[in-house]
Amino acid sequence: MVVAEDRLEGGDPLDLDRQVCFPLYAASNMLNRLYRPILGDLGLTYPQYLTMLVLWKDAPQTVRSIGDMLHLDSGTLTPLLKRMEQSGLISRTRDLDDERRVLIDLTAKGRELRSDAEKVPAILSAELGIDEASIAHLRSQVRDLVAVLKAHA
Amino acid sequence: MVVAEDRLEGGDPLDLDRQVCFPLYAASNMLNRLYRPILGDLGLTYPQYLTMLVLWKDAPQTVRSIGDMLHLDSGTLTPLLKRMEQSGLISRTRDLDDERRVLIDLTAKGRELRSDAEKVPAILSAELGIDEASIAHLRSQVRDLVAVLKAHA
DNA sequence: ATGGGGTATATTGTGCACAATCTATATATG
DNA sequence: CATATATAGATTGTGCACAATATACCCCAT
Repeated sequence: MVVAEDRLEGGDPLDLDRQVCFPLYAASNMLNRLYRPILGDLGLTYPQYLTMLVLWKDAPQTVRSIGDMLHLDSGTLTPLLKRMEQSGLISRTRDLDDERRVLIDLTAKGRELRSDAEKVPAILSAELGIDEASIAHLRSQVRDLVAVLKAHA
Repeated sequence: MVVAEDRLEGGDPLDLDRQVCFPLYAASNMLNRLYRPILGDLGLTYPQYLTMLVLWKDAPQTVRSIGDMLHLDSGTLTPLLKRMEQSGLISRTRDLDDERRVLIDLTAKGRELRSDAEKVPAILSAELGIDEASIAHLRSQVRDLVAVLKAHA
């Protein structure tokens, strides 16, 4: 669907509706708001949920490898992981083979949380009522943008 | 472009690559990182830049109307606007007709900044090297999602 | 006019997100 | 072996983003 503002008809380049970045920024905030109550029931924030997704796929992992997956640095992850350690979902231990590294592993409680978390995507798509096809399409669009952005990082 | 993970072949629903929200979250962070040095030259952060876009289009405005445009609440905007007042770009004055309201207006310095800001979109698209057509396509995709999200806010 | 209900903004507290900087450790190179 | 260089995390400081709450104010119906 292409609306008037999308056409290159010499409008104001600073019009909010002509920015790519703004809808992306707004959508990211709105999704976060939508996730918040659902994840709150599990005792997680959205970045913490993403961290759990990474760990459920493969654990233990270093702080660095988690950051590579999520495109986050240690300044963000260190305090986040300490909070998750406090809430008993993960453990943080120095790697004895390379003492610069900290290994993040799941606790029993962290592993158990997975069965509850598996319901989250379904709850969300039900709440939004978007069909799976348009979700897949949007996802590949945004993923292409991420690929371009990654190249210019 | 549809890749393997997009097909509904019964994979793990918690796989990071199957989430819509994650690429969106990552793209939003990455765009913010990309904007930061460019806007830093103008003395702005990204949300402050968005606020200026709103004000350049129409000023003065209330905190509320700015928040409606950007989907942000007063808890976010109040301190942000105070910082912008400190840096001399805007003024904050109680509306005498309705003392609940605060009117945000541009200062001369704020209006002058516009000519520099007009270069920002060109700098950015040059830096990314994405053609205008795919940007327009992506924009309408994300905007559709925002419309859906807005309906469920 | 007055009291009740809704509105506009501010405040407080928590949790990201990132740049800049620091410390400790590992590894390569002479 | 010694030292230079690079790497892994942690720390500090700034600025969002939001929920929950507080405060002041407008307006309407009695």
